[in-house]
Amino acid sequence: MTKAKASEWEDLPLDAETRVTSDHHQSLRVWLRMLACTNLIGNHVRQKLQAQFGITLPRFDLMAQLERAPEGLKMGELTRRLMVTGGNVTGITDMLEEEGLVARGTDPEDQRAFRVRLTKAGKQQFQRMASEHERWVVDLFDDLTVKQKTLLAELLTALKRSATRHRLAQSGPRS
Amino acid sequence: MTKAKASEWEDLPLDAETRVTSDHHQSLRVWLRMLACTNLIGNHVRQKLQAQFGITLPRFDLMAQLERAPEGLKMGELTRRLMVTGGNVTGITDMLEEEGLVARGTDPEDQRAFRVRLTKAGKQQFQRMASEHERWVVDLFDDLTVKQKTLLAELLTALKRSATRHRLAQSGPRS
DNA sequence: ATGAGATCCTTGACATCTAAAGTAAATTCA
DNA sequence: TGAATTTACTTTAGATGTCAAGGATCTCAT
Repeated sequence: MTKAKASEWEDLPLDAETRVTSDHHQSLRVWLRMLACTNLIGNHVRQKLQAQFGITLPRFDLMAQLERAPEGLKMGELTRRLMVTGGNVTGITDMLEEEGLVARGTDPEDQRAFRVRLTKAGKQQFQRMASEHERWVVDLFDDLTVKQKTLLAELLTALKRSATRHRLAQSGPRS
Repeated sequence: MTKAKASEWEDLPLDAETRVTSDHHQSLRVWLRMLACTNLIGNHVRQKLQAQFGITLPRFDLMAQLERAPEGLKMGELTRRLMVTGGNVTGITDMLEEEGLVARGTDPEDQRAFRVRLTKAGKQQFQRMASEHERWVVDLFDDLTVKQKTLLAELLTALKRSATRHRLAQSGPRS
């Protein structure tokens, strides 16, 4: 037994998806399989970020959004891009602001809104983390060929469009 | 403006993935796209479960695991299958036990372990939810053909294998 | 202008979630 | 055997997440 233990579950690939058998329908099976992949990769990245940079994944994600918006983003923009609720973005932004990595500035066109942007320290910290982060992801995808990844990206695009359309179709036409 | 608002972000498909442009590498792009899909579908299902059955997604997921294990599951099994930490499973099981939906029984072969199983009320409740849940997922995947879903499932299987292998390759060989 | 309604953000209550430390039972091995 | 280690689970502290309510500002039709 030379195996090391870095977390409580990572040493066994047995998960929800693995148990799904043929008595389930196709869409549900695909969904569970995707969820398993997402958890697998997300947990790995989260643990790496914590171990190597002492930062949490949500904070990294928020900084990643700001990094491509030099003029800053409004809280609402962050809410939409991170796909989390507004109260959550408020909390994470508070934390990052205390750490001096982001700053809230006033929006010249809307007194209600803030303009959140990376500070100089935030930019530096993110630069240090970004390439490592990408390397971890690349490594996890390593066994897939370029063609497979292209195909996967296309299918996910189709899935996103399908899911978005059905969500809007349900909540949209109301009155 | 006839658009209704059922949550803070669902009315705009703009998200993290949408912003990714060609200056990023392929694996990272695929990963962000998959994350967007997962969030989209997961949020939808969570809100539906809450609205129609007053239950949270983590509790539903735990019950779903137990439903296919009539003789019950140990806490550690649930931890692995749900891909969350043990402390989390303890908390969710506590809640479900208070609600009378699951029960902790002793494991005859191991005095440290529990055997968690659905109660009769838990089985009934889950039956009521399961088919609805599957229908929501099927609807979100509706625009994909059978062939597309098959292909997606295969690619995700390959991805899971790749990610698992790399995770083990990193944490495994440590003296 | 002005008031109703929409939008932007925060707050508060609560449910997850992780990571790490703690307890108790099982296993290993000298 | 019996001490050291491992395993199974819980507990704690802290971060993240939803949801709903509330305050401030903006929009727009009147």
